[in-house]
Amino acid sequence: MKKVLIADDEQDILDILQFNLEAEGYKVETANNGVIAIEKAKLFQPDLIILDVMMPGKTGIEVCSALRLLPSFKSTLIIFLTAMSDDTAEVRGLEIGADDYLKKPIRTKVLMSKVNSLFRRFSKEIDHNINLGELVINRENFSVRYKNEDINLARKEFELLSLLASKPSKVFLRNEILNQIWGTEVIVGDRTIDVHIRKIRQKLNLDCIKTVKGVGYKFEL
Amino acid sequence: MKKVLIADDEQDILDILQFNLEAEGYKVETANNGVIAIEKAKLFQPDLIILDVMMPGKTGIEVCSALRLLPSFKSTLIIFLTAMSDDTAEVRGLEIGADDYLKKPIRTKVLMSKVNSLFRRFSKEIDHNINLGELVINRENFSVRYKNEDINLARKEFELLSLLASKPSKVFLRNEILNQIWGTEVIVGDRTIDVHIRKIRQKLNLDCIKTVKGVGYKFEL
DNA sequence: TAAATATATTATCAAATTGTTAATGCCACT
DNA sequence: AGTGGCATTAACAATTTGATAATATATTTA
Repeated sequence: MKKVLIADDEQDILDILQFNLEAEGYKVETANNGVIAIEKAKLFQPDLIILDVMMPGKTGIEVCSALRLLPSFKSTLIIFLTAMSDDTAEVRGLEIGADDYLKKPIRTKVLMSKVNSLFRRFSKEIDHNINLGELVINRENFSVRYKNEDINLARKEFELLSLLASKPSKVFLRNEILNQIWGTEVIVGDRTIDVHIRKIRQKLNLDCIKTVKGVGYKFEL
Repeated sequence: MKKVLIADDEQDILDILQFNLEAEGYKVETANNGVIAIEKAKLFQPDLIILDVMMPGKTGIEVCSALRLLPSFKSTLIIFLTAMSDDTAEVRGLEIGADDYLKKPIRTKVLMSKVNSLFRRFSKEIDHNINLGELVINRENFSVRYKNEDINLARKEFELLSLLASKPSKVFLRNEILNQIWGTEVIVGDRTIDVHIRKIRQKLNLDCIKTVKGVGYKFEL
């Protein structure tokens, strides 16, 4: 189920959007100012954030640029709600990296179709990102970042890590790993997995892959 | 049958929710304040807890964080009922690890669909877990926790414990155990089981495996 | 109560499993 | 042809494990 965070200072708008989004099967959180929006975003890790530009305290634009600094929000979808006339907002929003705009007053149907189509368009990317606090794995770029540093993993290493990290603390049996990464056709030696695990542990320099002897490996922070 | 605990200080709400949940086939217990909620939760070991945030004495949030400290409530589903406007409650709830929210006034249908979908989503996890008060056995993670401490069991030990614990107070014959864990092909000596039992008892440091002389073993807390 | 039976405990050893390092072959790119 | 990175493997080290034998203790039976 996709998660959406809405931030707006008008309760009416929050209610209407929440109602409609939940009716479409999204999980919704709301915030009525920018500070709460940031807090909730960190906790809730939404797939989409709908931000009113004009909010007391922190504007939507400030919220957006604050979030974009965090690795886990690099690829979160963001939609701005702007007053009809406000052009500067649009320009600045673009610079920061908004994914879409909506001018008030909001036509619910328009919003819903934008939301749905954004998810349709980007659902692959969203599904392919794994976000674990300081560790961010991006399947599109084949990139791994830990504490804001890029870690260079070879292909098999990357596949292995992202398999394990896709379900933290689930133990993957050696066979499961072989099937997922090497397929059923290819047959590789006994020590192959270990060697890759070793390299990941070395490069990440972080004790996140635990051995479960006689069973397999699991990812745990 | 899934078990639900509802805590709210308004009797009306308790009645309505209980009626509806029971109609859907859930087993329901109620509590009209936070202290009772915690007591009942320990006894009843519900799969889902619905907590009103505003209760005299202990708030729902306090109840939640108190319970989350106990190992057997680490993965219990928790839904908060909040007043329409209360944002701080939401943020704090998220931090503590609520699974969903509901704003008052409650629409019964909305609640019921949330409850059902939560169970659909998490039923696998619930099934993978054996939850016995302070002892939690997770088959997916191959992990055993007792009093919030991870206990490291070897493979055979783990299999043996989770076999016995899967049906508390059922007596497993020695033959039954051999068949389940070693299979019918392998033949092992007479004392093998005892030695494994010994190791489990030692590592767990808890008298939960009883010997039934001349018959077998059983798990009992 | 003594003998018979069943289980507990301990230490020991072989087998199984995983970790580590370096070497090999492969491929892409120059 | 030469270089460098990658996947794999071989060879060996280190570790964990499971099973058993030997012995002690407990429980039942005669």
